[in-house]
Amino acid sequence: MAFIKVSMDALHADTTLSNYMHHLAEVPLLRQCTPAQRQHLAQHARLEHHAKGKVLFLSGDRADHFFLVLTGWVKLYRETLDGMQAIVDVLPAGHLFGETALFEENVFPFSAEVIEPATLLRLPIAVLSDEISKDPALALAMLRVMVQYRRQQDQELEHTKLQSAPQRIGCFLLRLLDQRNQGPFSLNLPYDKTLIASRLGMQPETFSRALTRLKDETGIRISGARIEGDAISQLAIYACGACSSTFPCKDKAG
Amino acid sequence: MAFIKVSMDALHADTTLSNYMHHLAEVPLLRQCTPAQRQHLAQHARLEHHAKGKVLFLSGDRADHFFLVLTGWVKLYRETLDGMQAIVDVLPAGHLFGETALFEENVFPFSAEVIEPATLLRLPIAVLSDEISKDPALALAMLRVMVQYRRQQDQELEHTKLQSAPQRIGCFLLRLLDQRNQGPFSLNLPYDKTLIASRLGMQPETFSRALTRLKDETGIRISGARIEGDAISQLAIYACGACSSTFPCKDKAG
DNA sequence: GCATGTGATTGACAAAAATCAATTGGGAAT
DNA sequence: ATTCCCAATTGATTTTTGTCAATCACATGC
Repeated sequence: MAFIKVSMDALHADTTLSNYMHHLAEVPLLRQCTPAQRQHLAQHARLEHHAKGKVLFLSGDRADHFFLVLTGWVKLYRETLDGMQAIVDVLPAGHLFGETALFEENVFPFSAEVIEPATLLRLPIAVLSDEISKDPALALAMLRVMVQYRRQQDQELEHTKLQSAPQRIGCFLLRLLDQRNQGPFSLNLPYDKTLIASRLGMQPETFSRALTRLKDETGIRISGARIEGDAISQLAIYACGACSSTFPCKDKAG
Repeated sequence: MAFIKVSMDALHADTTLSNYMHHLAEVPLLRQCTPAQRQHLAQHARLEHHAKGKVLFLSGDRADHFFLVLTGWVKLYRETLDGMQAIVDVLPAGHLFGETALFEENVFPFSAEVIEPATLLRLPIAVLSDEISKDPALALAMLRVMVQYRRQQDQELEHTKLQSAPQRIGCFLLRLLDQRNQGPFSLNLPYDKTLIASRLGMQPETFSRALTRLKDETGIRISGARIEGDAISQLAIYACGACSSTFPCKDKAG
């Protein structure tokens, strides 16, 4: 069974890269680049497909490259001395990771693992470094992304301090939805419940029970990874009271 | 009684500003500026003294200025719909705040209040904005500060998820100390216990009991706001096991 | 079809923290 | 000194979450 995974890990031919060029324009950080800059970055990019479970790098590894998620999901995590795992972030398509190593002695400050089959773009950090110091506009774009990320972290910290477990799940679901829609909704949890639990800072058992309680209190319907409801406001009323942001909030899951 | 506080709020003459010029060189963000740039910033700066309790601005206020803490402590916080308060950060001397409004539609994303009598430097955001777009090196310096801040946030998120209440207090104390020293230590809590509790995401009662437990388990001595112990390692062994950073860690309190 | 492994759920219990209530203690104002 | 106020502590209790163990559900390979 292992050899099947190995074949998934193989690099595809670079000829498929052009299929993904347009993705570069959709990444917040790179949107502000000129087409020429993007072209330059793309010349040094490598496209990779990875199966679930693939460890991309470990905390402390030398960081020569950073990554861009094109499809699938990747988790960033750190491990404590007594063996616990802290999820730093869970990234969907369009997100960048590993780029902060630029400013941290070229060492990754966390480990990264593919959690749903993923297509990644791997780019040399040196190229980004070059472009940034050449172009102040890119540096400003990067600053903007950092500030936004920082705000999201603030928010998350607030959530773990002030929201109950069912509220945190409700908030998580809301961020998976387009909150501008008012009516009925339906979604699939994007990755394992165990991992969502860990992401939200709770045990799988607590997650399971909290989800049941969220169902009872808001009237949403659950079957496996599928979740449906009649109105987004059901969730918002329940979850957003313990949050300092106003609904609809702009944060995305995560 | 009110008029006494009012007198504390008064602006001092700008002539005292030169006394604080050397502080500018000690702020991570500004250290990388040229002396000329710092001089330019300083020309637009105003020095302010504020008493405990002074609210500097509220979340959503228009942000024309940012601040630099020269002495004292300032807390940044947000309030939820159901009336709870989330501490975003607590800042000692040398820290900058409000500068991220630069990238967020010039509105403060949190409120700020002086919690220990403070000397502040107030600077127009426009000046910083100018300098940054003129000088890529300053943008890079700011990026560096942002990345560092982001790391600290990651850390804090991890702590609230994985550490027990007594461990979080132990970690907090460690970050108040110079961890390079090995021997006996002694410190005063820098602000109210109630606020430290809130900062660490727990109730005042929990803080009080957790501090007692920390004392019992590590042998530190407590009288009021004064805390002493025979070896920093007492604390490190107890608190740092549930953390992914290695001791001594570089993070400072906050 | 069946065995197998993993993720998910459920129950019983323990631990941690929040909550409610009462009291203590120390500084500031008078 | 005395009063007042507020931070801090302590006790009793409830709520929440974690832990341990058993079971269930479901996809996969054989």
